[in-house]
Amino acid sequence: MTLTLHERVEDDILDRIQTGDWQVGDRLPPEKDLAAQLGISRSTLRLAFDGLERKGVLQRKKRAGTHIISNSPQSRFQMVTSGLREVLSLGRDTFLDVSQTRVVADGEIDLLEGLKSETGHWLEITGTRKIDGKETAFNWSQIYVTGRYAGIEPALGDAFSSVFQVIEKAFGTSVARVNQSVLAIACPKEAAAAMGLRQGDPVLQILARLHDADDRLIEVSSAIFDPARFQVNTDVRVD
Amino acid sequence: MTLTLHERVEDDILDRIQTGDWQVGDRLPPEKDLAAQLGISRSTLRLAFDGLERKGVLQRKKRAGTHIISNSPQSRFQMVTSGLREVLSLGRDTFLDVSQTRVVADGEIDLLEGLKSETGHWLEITGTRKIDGKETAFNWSQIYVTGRYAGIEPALGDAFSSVFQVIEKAFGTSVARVNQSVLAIACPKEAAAAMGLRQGDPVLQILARLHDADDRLIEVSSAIFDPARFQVNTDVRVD
DNA sequence: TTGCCAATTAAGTCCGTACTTTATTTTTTA
DNA sequence: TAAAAAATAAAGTACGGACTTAATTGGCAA
Repeated sequence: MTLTLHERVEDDILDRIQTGDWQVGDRLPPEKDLAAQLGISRSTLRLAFDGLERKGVLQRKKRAGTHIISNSPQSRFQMVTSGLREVLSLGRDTFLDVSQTRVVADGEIDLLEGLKSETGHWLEITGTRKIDGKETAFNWSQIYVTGRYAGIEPALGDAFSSVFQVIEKAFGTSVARVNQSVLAIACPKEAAAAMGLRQGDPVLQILARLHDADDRLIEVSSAIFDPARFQVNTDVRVD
Repeated sequence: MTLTLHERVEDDILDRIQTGDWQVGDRLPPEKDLAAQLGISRSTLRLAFDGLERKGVLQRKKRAGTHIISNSPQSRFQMVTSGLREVLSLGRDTFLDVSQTRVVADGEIDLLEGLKSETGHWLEITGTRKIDGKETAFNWSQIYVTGRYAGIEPALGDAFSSVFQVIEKAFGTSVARVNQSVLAIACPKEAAAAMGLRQGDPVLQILARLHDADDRLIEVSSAIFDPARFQVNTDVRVD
């Protein structure tokens, strides 16, 4: 259990932060200087910084320096998935059948409460998903795309499995962050009709917000699932 | 968008794997040799290996070498949480009120179908969770602890927020992997009574399995939540 | 055979140096 | 005064060498 030098340095730095010697928000001395102060090589200090950056304690930027952004190291939890589709709980071979698209304005839709599109309007896409071959849908979705990406509408005629993939293909924008909530609700009328359920049956609702690398909203979606044929499964490992 | 050397090396190695030049399962040449072959320094090769290891393509072990474990790099998704409590969707200040404990045998409980405890039996813990101050519970849980940890029973008298924390404290075992499923179900009778709901109301059920560092099962739990007062929220970032 | 011990090998750690990239900051120019 | 250009500083990339650690392999003894 003896720690390596860079691990001890990591602990040392963390200790100085937790004792208040260094404060959250502070900039650390330049790597060169700090390494000299600590009597270690810059490479070793960088290994320690790597660790603290992974744990969400430090943030590094060229020229701007290394800043303390938290005093509590987070043991990181990693989702074990093979991609965004799995994060969004989409099967491998499902396709979205679009039944309707229309343009809506800011404030018109409850789900978009408090959100603003740069253009003031959103493209609403309504559709269902079926398991390959089966007749009845297991999912009914409404997706709202910000005005910036409304140009994808013509591409929605082709087969595709998710709207963000169409956006990714057309604009080259990739998803960098996903926030999603899973709720149990009584099935609304329209979704019940599309999935062969009765209104009021318990169903899963997944609300998702997809953001790009600059944390700008790409799309907001509400997906309703037949619980008999669908469940959200996550596998998480401590880093 | 010009790539750095170690990124190009990363792509190069991945390419060789994907073209079948190197196969999944193969051992790569020693770092020293491969670096010489590629005409780069060992440090640079190690940076490339770091990347491929993070993406789940390579696995390194001292003395045993570097092995190819996958041909498809996974962009990794990281849950943005501050700890296991959040992964398990537990609030910060909730406590489990234990209403009953008993010992059950392998095969006796549907939820444990196909699972085996080393001792052949499990400790069943049934309880509810309340939001600080409120009267009615928002959660009704059943937790099954493997025989190995059944010794925690006396400690369940004290206030605690989750069973795994009691185990962690008593045995020093920490959770390394969590697998959980979220379902929408019609509320069962016993849970409905505990939470002030009606039988059949839509509720969220979270099934979780906690494993230790050796991937041995620690506990299995089923938690039922009142959807009006609870939803699962996850924030995920691409690594 | 079986079990232990020693040798070996391949990854891990650490050092020091040099050059590159990229945000800032400062200076110059219009 | 504002925009553009130059200087600068700090992290990023890359090299190469030396030593450490820990699995595995192989040899030797019981």
